[in-house]
Amino acid sequence: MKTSTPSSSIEDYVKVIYSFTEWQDKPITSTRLAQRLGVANSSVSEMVRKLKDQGLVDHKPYSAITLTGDGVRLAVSMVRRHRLIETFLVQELGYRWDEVHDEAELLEHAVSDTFIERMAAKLGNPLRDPHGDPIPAADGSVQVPAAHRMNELDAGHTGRITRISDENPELLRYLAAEEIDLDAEVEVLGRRPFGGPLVVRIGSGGTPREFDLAEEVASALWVHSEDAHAGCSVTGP
Amino acid sequence: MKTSTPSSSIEDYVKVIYSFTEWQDKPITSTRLAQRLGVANSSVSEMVRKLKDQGLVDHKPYSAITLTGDGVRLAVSMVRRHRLIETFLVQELGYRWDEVHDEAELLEHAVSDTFIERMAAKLGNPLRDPHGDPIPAADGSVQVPAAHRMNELDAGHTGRITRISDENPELLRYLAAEEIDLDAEVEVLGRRPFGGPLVVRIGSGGTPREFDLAEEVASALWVHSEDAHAGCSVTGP
DNA sequence: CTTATTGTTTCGGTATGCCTAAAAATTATC
DNA sequence: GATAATTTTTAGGCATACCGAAACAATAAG
Ligand SMILES: [Mn+2]
Ligand SMILES: [Mn+2]
Ligand SMILES: [Mn+2]
Ligand SMILES: [Mn+2]
Repeated sequence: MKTSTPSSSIEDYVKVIYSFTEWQDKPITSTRLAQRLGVANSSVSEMVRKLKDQGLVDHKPYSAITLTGDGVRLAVSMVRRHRLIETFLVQELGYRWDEVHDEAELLEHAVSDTFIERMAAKLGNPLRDPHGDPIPAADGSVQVPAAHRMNELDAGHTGRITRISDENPELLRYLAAEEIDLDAEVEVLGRRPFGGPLVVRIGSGGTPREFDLAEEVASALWVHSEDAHAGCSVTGP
Repeated sequence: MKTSTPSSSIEDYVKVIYSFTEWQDKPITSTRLAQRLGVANSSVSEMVRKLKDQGLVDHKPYSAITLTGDGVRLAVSMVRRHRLIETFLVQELGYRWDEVHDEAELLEHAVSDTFIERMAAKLGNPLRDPHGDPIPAADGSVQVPAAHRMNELDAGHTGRITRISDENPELLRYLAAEEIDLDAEVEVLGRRPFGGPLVVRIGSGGTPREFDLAEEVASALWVHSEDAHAGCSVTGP
């Protein structure tokens, strides 16, 4: 069973399932999906059945939910839309990086393929969005940079910030105020005693400064280490 | 009874009611509204009741439908959205004027006020859209140029094209191919015998050329005459 | 003025997508 | 291995927005 054009709800479900496994690989469950989407568990159960009928997910009752090939294709195209729109809002309309997510969440369902491709062309086919998330190419291929959460790094580790989780707008505003941005050089100095905040040196542009980062902040920052062999994994098309 | 944020359907209903009386003043009936919206008459009856409950229209069963003050305000803001989006698509993303309507029809419901105002600023607060339709200001005031349909003009009349109906995309493509554009100077030469096509001289940019225009074409072109007293009517805020 | 014709509304029904509460399956604890 | 806790699904409902068919009003025609 398939539908000509998926509804915006279906697009969001598939996108959230995909995004969940993008920076880690625990498979997604009904409850987590419900949390991410802000709906009741029962709504997810019903919707997952519909997604299965349409061939977008594989699902056995009471187990995890995974995307089919068609599901991945749809999800990747939605992720491309979302991130291109975010980039466009920042670059062309002067949005701040903490303002773009909600707008993109709606626009991604409303614009045509033509709109997306003209926008991409105008932006010069960017490879990442304002938060460092990779923008899938039009053919569906994705380049995910190899990166680790800053809070998981040992003292002495150096690298560059390659991604900043866009889940919490307040955190983004805090980082902007502190001028912590993508591509800033980072050195992990250590931890305050008794599992205290992470101490790091960050030099974005000017002189490097030291920061005591709370766990929530450090875990939102993804660092790409600079050793020669750290590449990036390419998926698809 | 009122709703916090009107649904896209309600926005479209109100916008169509408003637009119907923008270039002429027959009041709109259920059937015509249904035709414009592409829905069944029965759907309009139900929806008009809802619009009335929300204080957006006045309506006595079996008679015409008119907007209340609130209805006009909502409609004008939707018209502003629609036309700014059309203008943006043409100016910033290289759309042709026959491609913008459908895209704007969806986007107008999806973008935020912030988006609209940043777009307007970037475009320099334009006063008309790619088809010459006036763009209401943010405060709700509208400047409608005084204009007449070309097919209603007598021989000898001169003026400039100030508006081109965007209802028929094919007609827009035809006009673009013939390089008939907004602001072109026009002189009505007369009619072919027995109620035949209208003969006009149009000079858009280069040398004036003569055209035999079918009724459908001539009635889609609105001409602003150049005599001193022709102004424009301002409505609102 | 009475009967057609046309326009409009009401009625019953469908498709989405969400909810709460109850039932069922799974997993954890004893 | 049996019971308790948690997760997931099912059941019954609600809101929105549409439809076709039937009922009802308002005109038009005879
Ligand atoms: Mn979305
Ligand atoms: Mn992002
Ligand atoms: Mn619309
Ligand atoms: Mn227009």
